[in-house]
Amino acid sequence: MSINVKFPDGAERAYDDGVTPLKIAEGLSKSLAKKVVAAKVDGAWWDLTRALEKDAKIELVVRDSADGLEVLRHDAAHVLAQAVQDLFPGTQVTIGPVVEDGFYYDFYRDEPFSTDDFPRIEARMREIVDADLPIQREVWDRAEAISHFNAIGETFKAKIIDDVIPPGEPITVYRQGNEWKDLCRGPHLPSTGRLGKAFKLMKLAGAYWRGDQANEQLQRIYGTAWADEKQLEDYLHRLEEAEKRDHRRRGRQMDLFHMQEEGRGMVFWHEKGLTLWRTIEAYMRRRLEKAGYVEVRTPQVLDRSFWEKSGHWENYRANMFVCETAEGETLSLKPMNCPGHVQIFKFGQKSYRDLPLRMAEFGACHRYEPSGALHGLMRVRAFTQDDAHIFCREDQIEDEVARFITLANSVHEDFGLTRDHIALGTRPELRAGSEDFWDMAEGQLLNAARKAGVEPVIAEGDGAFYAPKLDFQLKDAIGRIWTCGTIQNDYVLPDRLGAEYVGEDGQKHKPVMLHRAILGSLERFIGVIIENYAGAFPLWLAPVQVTVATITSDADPYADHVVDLLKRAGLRAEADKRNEKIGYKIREHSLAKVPVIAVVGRKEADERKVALRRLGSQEQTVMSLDEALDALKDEAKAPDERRGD
RNA sequence: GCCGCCAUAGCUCAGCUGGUAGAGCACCUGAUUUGUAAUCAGGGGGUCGGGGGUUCGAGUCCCUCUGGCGGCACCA
Repeated sequence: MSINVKFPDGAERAYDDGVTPLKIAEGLSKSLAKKVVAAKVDGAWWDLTRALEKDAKIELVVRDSADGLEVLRHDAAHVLAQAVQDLFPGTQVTIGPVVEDGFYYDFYRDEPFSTDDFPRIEARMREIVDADLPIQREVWDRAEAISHFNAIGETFKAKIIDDVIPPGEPITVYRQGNEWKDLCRGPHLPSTGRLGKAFKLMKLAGAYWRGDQANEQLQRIYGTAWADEKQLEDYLHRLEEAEKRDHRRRGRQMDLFHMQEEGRGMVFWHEKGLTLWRTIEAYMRRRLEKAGYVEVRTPQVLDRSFWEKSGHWENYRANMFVCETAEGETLSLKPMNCPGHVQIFKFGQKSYRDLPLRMAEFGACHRYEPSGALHGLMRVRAFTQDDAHIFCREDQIEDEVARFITLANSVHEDFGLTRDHIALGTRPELRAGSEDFWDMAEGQLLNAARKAGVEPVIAEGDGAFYAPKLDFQLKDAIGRIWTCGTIQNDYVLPDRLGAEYVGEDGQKHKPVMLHRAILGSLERFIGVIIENYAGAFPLWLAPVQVTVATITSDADPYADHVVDLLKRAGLRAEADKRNEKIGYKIREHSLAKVPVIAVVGRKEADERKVALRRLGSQEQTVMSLDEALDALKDEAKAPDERRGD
C-alpha cells in the first residue's frame, strides 16, 4: 500500500506505507531534513517520526519559521523540566507552554529556586541536548495515565488529565530518553539534539496553579529559545535596546519626573515633564473642542453616601482611598469621574435636543492599586484620565462610537503610534444584566466598530462588569503593544443614578452613557510616548525645543536675544552660555535629546545668523535669524495645527 | 497581595571567602574664551535603605521592616 502526499505548492508524491515526515524531508533535500522540526498533516501538528496514517496534505515546518520556533520553544520547556527534575528531585512539573519570544515551565517544589541555580540548570540542559535523547510519542489510556501520574507523584499532571483534557481526546505522553516523560499534546522534535544551543533561562517568577490566587503557589522559570545563536543574540540585543527606552530611566535622565517612597504610585512632575504634560493637554483640548465636547471639573473627594448611590462603595471599595474627618464623616477620593459627570447631567432638565452631550474632564483619580501592580508611570495610584462621558440616545450609540474611533485613531497617529487592533471585551463571568442585554450591547459595539471600518478582535470575558468595551491596542516604534483608549456603552450607571432627559414625546427617558478615553491616563500615556520616541520627542512635544549654545562669551548678549525672540515666537528655548567648548555643549544637548541646537559665535552675532543643528544629524545649516524663527515656528506646530483642523 | 531577586555618593557601578568605603560621570573652585558629540587642575560629598542580631570586628553573615525590579494575581 502506498500513501499519497500533497505538498503546499500543489505537488503530489506517493510514499510507502509507514512513511514519516522526517523521511519525506530527507527524500526532498538534505538541508531541509536538517532544518525541519515538525510537520502539519492536514493542518494538524504531527511529529517528524510519526508515521502517516493515510493520504494527506503535508506541510514541513522548519526551525526558523514562526511555527518552527514554537516547536523548538516547547521542546526547550521540556528539556528545562527534565533538567530541573534531574537536579532537584521531588520537584513536580505542571505546565510548560510557549509564550512570546520564549517559554516557561511552572514547577511545584517546597524549596524556592534562585536565579543562582540557572547556570547549573542551563548546563544540565546542554548535557541533555548533547546526549541527543530520542523523544517518543506514546498514546495512553486515560485512566491508566491518571493513576500512573498519581503513582509517580506527579499529581498536577494527573489533575490536568482529569480536569483539562476533554474525555475522548487521546492522552499523549512524550518520553525523552529512557526515564523521563511528560504529558504533552506535542508535537516534539525527534530527539533533544535537534533543539540546539540557542536558548537561555531568563527569569524566575511566582505563579499560581491554573492562575488562581487560591491555588498552590508555583515557581515559574522563563526561558527564551531561538533557531540559532544569531537569533538569540539579536533578541538579547533587542531587550537591551528596549531597556534603554525605559521611561523610568529616561524620565530621570531627562529630568521629567520622579517618584519616592512616601508616595508609592504617585508622580512628582518636574518642570520639563509638566511641560510635556501641558503640551499634550492643550493638544487634547483643541481636539475635543473641535469634536464637540464640553469640559467640566468635578470634586476630588465626595461623601460615602455618594459612592453608595453610584455602586462604587459596594463594588469598588477595595480600590478606593477612604478618609475620615474630625467630625466623623467618611469620604472617598474619587476613583472615577463618571458619577460626578452624571450629577452635572442631572443638574437642570435635559432635552433630547441636548444629546449627544459629550462631557470631558481631565479627571484626577486615585485608586488603591495592589503594591505589586505598581510600575513607573504605567500603573500608578494617582492619575489623570482624559475622560469623557457621552450621554446619548440608544439610536445614537453606533454613530458616536464610530466618531470616537475616528477621533482616537487620529490622535494616536499624531503621537506616532499605529493601531495594531481594537479588542472587543465581551461579557465577563461576573456581570450585571441579562444575556439579552449583553447580546445587544456587544452587538452595538461590534456594529459601530465595523461602521468605522474596523473589525475588532474578540477578547472573551474582558468586558467591564456593567458593559462590554472596545480597547485600542497600539504598536510603538519597536513593535510593542500598548493599550491606550477605550470606549464602553453603559446602560447601568445612568439608570442607577437617575439620569433622565425629556424626549420628543414629552416623556422622560434614560440616556445611555459612553465612557471613553483616548490616551487613557496622562501619566501612562506619557510613559508610552517616552518609550515610543526613546525620549527623542518630535519638535512639537519636546520640553526644550531649541538650545542656543554659544561658542565664546562674546556671543552671550546675542544668544539671549535669540532665545528671547524664540520665546516670543512661542518656542521653548534655553541659552547655554557656559564656559565650555562647543563640542561639549553639542554632546550634552544631543544626549538630552533637544531637537534643535542653535550654535551662535561671533560670526553669527555679527551677521545676525544662527547655525542650526538637528538631533540625529551632523549637518549645520547657517541661516538668518528671521529665517530660522519662521522655519522653527512652523515646524513646532502640533499636528492638528499643521493640518489646520 | 503572592513568589523570586535587588538596595553602596546626585547618576552608573566596583568592593573575593567578615578586618572599619572606591571609580567614572555629575557638582563646587580655579585656569582656559574655545567653531560642531567629553579642555585641564584641584575640591567637597556616603550613619553602605531602616531596625535588630551573630562576632573581638559587619557594606559583607542571619532576622525583620521599608522600598525598587521581574513575573503572578488584579487592572471600572
